[in-house]
Amino acid sequence: MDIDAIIDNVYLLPEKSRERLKAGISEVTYARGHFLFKVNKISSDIYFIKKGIVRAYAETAGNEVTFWFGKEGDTVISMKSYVHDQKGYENIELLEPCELYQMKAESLRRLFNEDIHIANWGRKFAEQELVKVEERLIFRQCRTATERYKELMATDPELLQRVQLGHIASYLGMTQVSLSRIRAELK
Amino acid sequence: MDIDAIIDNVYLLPEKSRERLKAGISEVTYARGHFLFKVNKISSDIYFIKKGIVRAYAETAGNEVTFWFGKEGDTVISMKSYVHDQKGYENIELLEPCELYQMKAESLRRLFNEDIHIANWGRKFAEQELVKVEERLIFRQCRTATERYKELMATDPELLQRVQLGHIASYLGMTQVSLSRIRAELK
DNA sequence: CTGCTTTTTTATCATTTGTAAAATTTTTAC
DNA sequence: GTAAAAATTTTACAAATGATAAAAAAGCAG
Repeated sequence: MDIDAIIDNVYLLPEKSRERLKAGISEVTYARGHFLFKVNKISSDIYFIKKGIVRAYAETAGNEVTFWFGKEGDTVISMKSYVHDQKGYENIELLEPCELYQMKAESLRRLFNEDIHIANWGRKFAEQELVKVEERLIFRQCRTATERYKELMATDPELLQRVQLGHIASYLGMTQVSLSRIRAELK
Repeated sequence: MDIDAIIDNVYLLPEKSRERLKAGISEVTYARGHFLFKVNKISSDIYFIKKGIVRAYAETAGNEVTFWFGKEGDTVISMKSYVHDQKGYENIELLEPCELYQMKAESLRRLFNEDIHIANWGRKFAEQELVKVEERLIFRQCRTATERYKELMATDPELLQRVQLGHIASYLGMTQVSLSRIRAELK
């Protein structure tokens, strides 16, 4: 997915503002297994995924909680770093070799203060992510494990093809054994 | 909590911008039990809580999921209405008589397009909420019911005093019976 | 205070989900 | 192609949580 489409997908920018935003962006490529963010590091850079898929996970008491997947067109940030300039709680790992657009936090901050359209673009981005996470929190609570898996099959079958089931299970809030059990029952 | 403190708590606005924002705000009072938002209605208005406490809940298959509490200093919106101008998924109900600052969605939208400081204030607001919800989603998954209750006791004991336990249980992602059991064990 | 309503607790039982370990399948590296 | 590693499934058992019903406690109106 190309950078113009990604930017405009968040919020339609005037030509001039889009060019200013793009001026701070460079392309990078990393291998599968590379980490864009590591827990407890501060890094407010921002990435847009041109090609590939990544996962964000937190580490807790011996096991990992995958709480987000990003793929073509998605924006990758370490939320707490980006927002509060504090140590992040997430690791973000490439699950496939990826082509990314990279932007330095500083460039973006400067643009937020200089260009009202870009400020509103940043606002829209955060707002849209907020709705997604809130819906996920609610959905998680009012559906059984089986319903959650079925929902994912219906809405994002591609994810099931591209990501290993251990990560999917964690994302759906269950153990890999549970997911395996559910899949066996649905056969 | 007064309106200047609430506004500045999100993001420090220059004097002139704060006055513009405040110009669109009026004070309202509602009784306990009043609904600020009803599910499936579009209402992008925004409220700030001067005094009182409210809860946001979604209705699903016969039972309610409380997913947010707001109290003094907090901002109340129907997220999906506010962001996408679509029907919201939440009911927001006053749990105490409340004094609120109210702002019409239209005034705010106009200001976002006219004043870069207010646009960044709106951005900061969404970003901060985003971090909170994301942390809650992760926390929910990696702690047991007992740990979640203990955490709430430690971080927000006041909430336990002001809100009935049925709502707290739902907020913590368990049934009221479960919460009662946990409380009995901790005695 | 008294009776009524709402909230919280307690008890029992059923179900779901987790843990651990082994078996199987798939992927990777040489 | 084969061996080694990684991922997935299966099994058995244990623990946590949910559903339901009923009792107890707390809150409220007259």
